[in-house]
Amino acid sequence: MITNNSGLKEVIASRGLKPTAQRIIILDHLARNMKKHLTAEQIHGAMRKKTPMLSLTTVYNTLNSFVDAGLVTALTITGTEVRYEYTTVSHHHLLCKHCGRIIDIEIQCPNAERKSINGYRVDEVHGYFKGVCRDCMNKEHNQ
Amino acid sequence: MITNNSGLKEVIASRGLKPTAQRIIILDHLARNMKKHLTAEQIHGAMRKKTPMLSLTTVYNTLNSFVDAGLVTALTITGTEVRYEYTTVSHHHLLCKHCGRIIDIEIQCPNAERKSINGYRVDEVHGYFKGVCRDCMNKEHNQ
DNA sequence: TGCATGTTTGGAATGATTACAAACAACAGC
DNA sequence: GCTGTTGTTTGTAATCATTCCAAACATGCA
Ligand SMILES: [Mn+2]
Ligand SMILES: [Mn+2]
Ligand SMILES: [Zn+2]
Ligand SMILES: [Zn+2]
Repeated sequence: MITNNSGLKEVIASRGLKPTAQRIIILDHLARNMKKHLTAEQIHGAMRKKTPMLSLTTVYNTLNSFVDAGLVTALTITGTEVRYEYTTVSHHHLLCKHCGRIIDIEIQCPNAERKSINGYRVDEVHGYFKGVCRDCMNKEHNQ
Repeated sequence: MITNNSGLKEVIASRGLKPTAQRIIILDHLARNMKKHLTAEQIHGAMRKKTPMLSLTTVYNTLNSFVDAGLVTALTITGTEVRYEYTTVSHHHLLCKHCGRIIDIEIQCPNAERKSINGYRVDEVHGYFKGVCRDCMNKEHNQ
């Protein structure tokens, strides 16, 4: 498990944000969990061990800054809380109605790269499915 | 403007729900606004004129029942509140970041009808874009 | 050293939604 | 017509994610 913090500071600065200690550790945590889709609360909770003084408000501030700067994507799939991930490459997701996880879906989509539709300007493309993941289907089956 | 309430009572009953007065007027309102995507608050506000005693809680209860019964679709696009529409035919949307409207997008999508993906069971397909609608682009242009 | 600017912090406020318990309505059996 | 049962409606209180706010901090620069 190699700590690859190098570059995070530069990544943050490159978007015109000050690379503060808080922003670095939050982006580091997101970078170490690239395939997960974390809530602000989860990020704050994971941080409490190493940095107990980090406030939840700062986590929210930081995530909002990252999203505005185009570093992080915010997903509003569940309707109850925002999930964040360290990428801005558009891709699809599946929300499992059993375990609540959000899972990346590798799928071709002819609309994923569109910049306009019917004369509307398109800035973001979001595609997701709601259903049941494989793990949960197996659990159901074996019970 | 013809009042076409006929059938709503039957539609509600056909899903195993009692066709109460409240449920009928709420579904009627949704049916009259087929292309809009309303919040519970908007529905409640529109109702206040004719039915001032209808409670916001009942609007929520009713909408949740309709969604569970497969009569109504809930959209969690903005992240701040749920939008409801009287259809369950899967289609795409555009959220205008200027005026906040959600607009139906007629577009072909090869994934819109999928029932499974990578071994996952798929129950719902959601696709939407964030951008700027034509009205708002014109306003920007003319200012 | 002192100032200006941007960031962090905790606590209070906000706002959408749900929980809850009491009042109601519809209906079947007596 | 009463009575019990069941599901619905209602108002109020509670919940929970997120934002607001003002004070404390940090950083870099005159
Ligand atoms: Mn993802
Ligand atoms: Mn629609
Ligand atoms: Zn699952
Ligand atoms: Zn618009």
